[in-house]
Amino acid sequence: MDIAEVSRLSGLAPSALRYYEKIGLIQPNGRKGLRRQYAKKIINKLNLISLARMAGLSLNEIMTMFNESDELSIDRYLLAQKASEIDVQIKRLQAIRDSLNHVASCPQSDHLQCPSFQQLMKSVKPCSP
Amino acid sequence: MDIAEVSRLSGLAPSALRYYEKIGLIQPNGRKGLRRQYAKKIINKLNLISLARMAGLSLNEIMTMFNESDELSIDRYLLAQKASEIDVQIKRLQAIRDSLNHVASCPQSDHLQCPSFQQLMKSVKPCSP
DNA sequence: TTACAACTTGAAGTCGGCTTTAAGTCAAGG
DNA sequence: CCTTGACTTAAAGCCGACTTCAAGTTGTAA
Repeated sequence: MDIAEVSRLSGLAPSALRYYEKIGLIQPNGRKGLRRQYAKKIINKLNLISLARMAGLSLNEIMTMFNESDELSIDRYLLAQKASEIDVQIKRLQAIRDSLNHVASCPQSDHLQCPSFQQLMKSVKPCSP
Repeated sequence: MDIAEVSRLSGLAPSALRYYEKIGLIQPNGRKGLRRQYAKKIINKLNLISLARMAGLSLNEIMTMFNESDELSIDRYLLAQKASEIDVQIKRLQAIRDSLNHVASCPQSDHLQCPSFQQLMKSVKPCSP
């Protein structure tokens, strides 16, 4: 497969694929002339990368997930830890959503003083953006 | 209150407060000499700003939430819409978390092919990072 | 009065994750 | 064989939200 095909199948721009290669995250199988040729299994790897990106992992973190043979050599503990971080994030988002709904429905301009709002803010504050 | 006090109470760096002022998001009450002096209610505004930031709103979006008197002049529809966007985000995060847990617990290297994983990936794909 | 910590400014720098640009190369169809 | 569109490169640019820097000013305690 050439880069356009990989781009189409993975949903990642060719420039992103070249970027991933530059930082050592992926490797083409070889070249035909100058052109990169990829094995099909790269798609799986890219899907996994996308998943990890969406989970909030940085590309550097993601690099530690694969060994030289492109197999997952995951620190499963790290992954489980990430999963629970996401759980925390979910709870924060729920609190934020509730706060937004409160602000949206409370007609007072001083709802900032409203006990329930204050409570929500507290549950949200601990982590910064 | 001077800027250090506001920083302490709001959890925002002085440089961030100056930045917010530069883009027109906040205003000090006045100056003592060169130094900014803030009214206490700025803390409420800053808390609200932090909340909105955590909810994923940009500073530009946040600016539209206040009128000239620093009162919330919210497009409540916009807020409710944001709240439901967050709901979507929560559902995505739940799917991502489930995917991570799957990857972390599935010992096969080809779990990428595993139907349940494929299913999770699908539910996660629609939105890009 | 003097020292000095804490403020002030505008401009430039940082971060990650790409995208864009400009200039060049080349595989493959006609 | 020639064209051409898809690739190639290195380097620069972009985004938002700040932070850092260098140089200057000033409120306040001693």
